[in-house]
Formats: sequence, structure tokens, C-alpha cells
Amino acid sequence: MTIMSGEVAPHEIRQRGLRLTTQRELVLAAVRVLGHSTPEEISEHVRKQHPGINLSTVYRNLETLEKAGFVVHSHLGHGGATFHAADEASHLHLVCGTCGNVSEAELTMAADFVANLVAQHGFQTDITHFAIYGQCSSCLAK
Amino acid sequence: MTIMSGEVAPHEIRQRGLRLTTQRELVLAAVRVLGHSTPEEISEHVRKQHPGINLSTVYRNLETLEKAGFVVHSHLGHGGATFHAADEASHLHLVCGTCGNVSEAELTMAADFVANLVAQHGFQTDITHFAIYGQCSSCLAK
DNA sequence: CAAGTACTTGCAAGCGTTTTGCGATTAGTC
DNA sequence: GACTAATCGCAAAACGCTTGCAAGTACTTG
Repeated sequence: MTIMSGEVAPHEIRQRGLRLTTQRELVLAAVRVLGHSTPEEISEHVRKQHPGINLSTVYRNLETLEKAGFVVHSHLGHGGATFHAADEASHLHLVCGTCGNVSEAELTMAADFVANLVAQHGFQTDITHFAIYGQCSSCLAK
Repeated sequence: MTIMSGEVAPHEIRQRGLRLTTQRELVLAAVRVLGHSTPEEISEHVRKQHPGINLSTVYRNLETLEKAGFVVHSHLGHGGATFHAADEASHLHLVCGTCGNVSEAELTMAADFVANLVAQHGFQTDITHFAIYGQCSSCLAK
């Protein structure tokens, strides 16, 4: 098995006090394989191996897995949340309000900004959680 | 009438090519009075003067008023959008993921960050559109 | 100022997403 | 193997917002 399979070691789930179920294992594996993905996409992916899984089970497992620190969610656009593995290298999400495109930027771009907020407001920012909204270069050019 | 009433001059609506209706006038006035507010809150406020207004009318007017440049919306939390007057002094919104509190910060805090994104990605940011997510100082202290 | 037209409204229904109540099932424990 | 609490699937509901439609109204025009 390659890393891309999103392999889940059974004991890592139990180690954090969660029960190991087929559904939970597959939801975590799907998040790891898919990267940023919506609950809907995750459930579609899981259904390839476990056709019967219910969407509400996906939601409940995502919530449980997030509490246990396996996954995190962020808000990229105006729609729903997307989930990704907690240990996945994170980045900023630049959402273009005109064309809807989502591009990525290095976290270092925001380092000073984040430091400012800590220094002046005592606020510890997770800059990846919400999208950065604006206009992309190609839409600005029009 | 004081400024706090959110007074709407009839001709300012017509000047931008919109028809003047009681509902439209009251929706704009409500946004000006309430500051950041959800469509639901806006409709409740309007109903004090015009009980019959329908929520869909509020949504449609917010959309129209936004296109005409009277109001803008932003995404502060995980729920729906909030609206405020377009000419209201804008600021960053710091949303605490633990206590849910929303505080404000100066736009200047993000000036370098915004400049970076333009310089390196050609991306013109509206940093006020989505909330800045993290943990506030009092929640961090716990 | 009366008539026409395009815009706006209220209502009801619909839509996509997320949550919840509940009884049945199952994982982990003794 | 039996017990108990967690988890599951299902159905319904909640939520936030949108849309189709017929009736009503603001502005224009003659």
C-alpha cells in the first residue's frame, strides 16, 4: 500500500479513545486520500468500498475525527466546509469572487500578519480556516 | 432624526437607478442601523415598522442593494452571511473558535499581507470578506 | 393625469446541506 | 458468551437561501 491510499492503521484510531468501525476507518482514509473534500465527496469515495454508508454517519464521523485531532475543516467558499487531514501541510486559500477559482499560497506570506495579531490583540490566528477573498490576477486583467 | 436611525434619503436610492419602495428603504435603513446583521435580523428589525415584509423580499433587496453599492456582505462565522453598509468603516473580524466571540482589528494590521499577495500572486484581497479565525486571548489564557 | 410596462412583492414550494431522534446493531470489556 | 455504551442506518426535520408565479405598484409616456 502506498501513502496515497490514505492507509489507516487500526490502532491509531483506538489509541485516541475511539472505537474502530469500518465506517470510521474508511472516512479517515478518504479524507487522507482526497485532500480538501466535502462530506458529500467523502461519502461518495467511501461508498466505493462500503456502499451502504449513510451521509449522516459521514458527518458524525468527521465531527468525531475532528475532535480527536485526525482531521480539520476549513471554509473555502460560500458553500459548505471542506475537510482535510490534520497533519497535511497547510496553505492559504485564495478564493476569487469573480471566477470562483481557488488557488493556494504559502503560509509564510501571512507570517507577519499573524504575528501582528498575536502581539497587538493576543489573538492566535489559524489563517487557513477561512478563505482569503478577492480577485485573481486574470479576472483583474479583464 | 439622528444618524443612528439609519436614515435613508429617498433620492439616493433612485439616483442609482433603483425603484423606491417602502421595503427597500427600510431594508437599507435597517442595515445602516444594525451594522453587521443577518438577513433574519434585518427582517425582524424591518417588521417593527412594516410587519408584513417577507424574508424573500429582504434577500432580494439585499442582493439589489449590494449590486447598487449600498451594502456589502461578509462571512463572519460558520453560519450565513452578514450585511453592513458599504460606507461603514471596515475592519478585520477576529472570530474565536472557542467562545465564538467576534472582535475587530484595524485594516492596517493586514496591509503588508495584502501587499504581499498582490506582489507575489497578483491577487487583490478583500481581507474583510471572510473572518479571521483563531483563539482569542481570554480563551488562550484558560 | 390616465394608461402602460417593467419592476417588486408576498406566498408557497423547493433545494442543498447539515442535524437529530430513534430503534437496531456492534465494538470493546468482563 | 454476555453486557453496556458507542455507533449505525433511516427518516424526518432544521436551516439558510432561492425560485416560480400571480397580484400589486413605481415610474414613464403620451
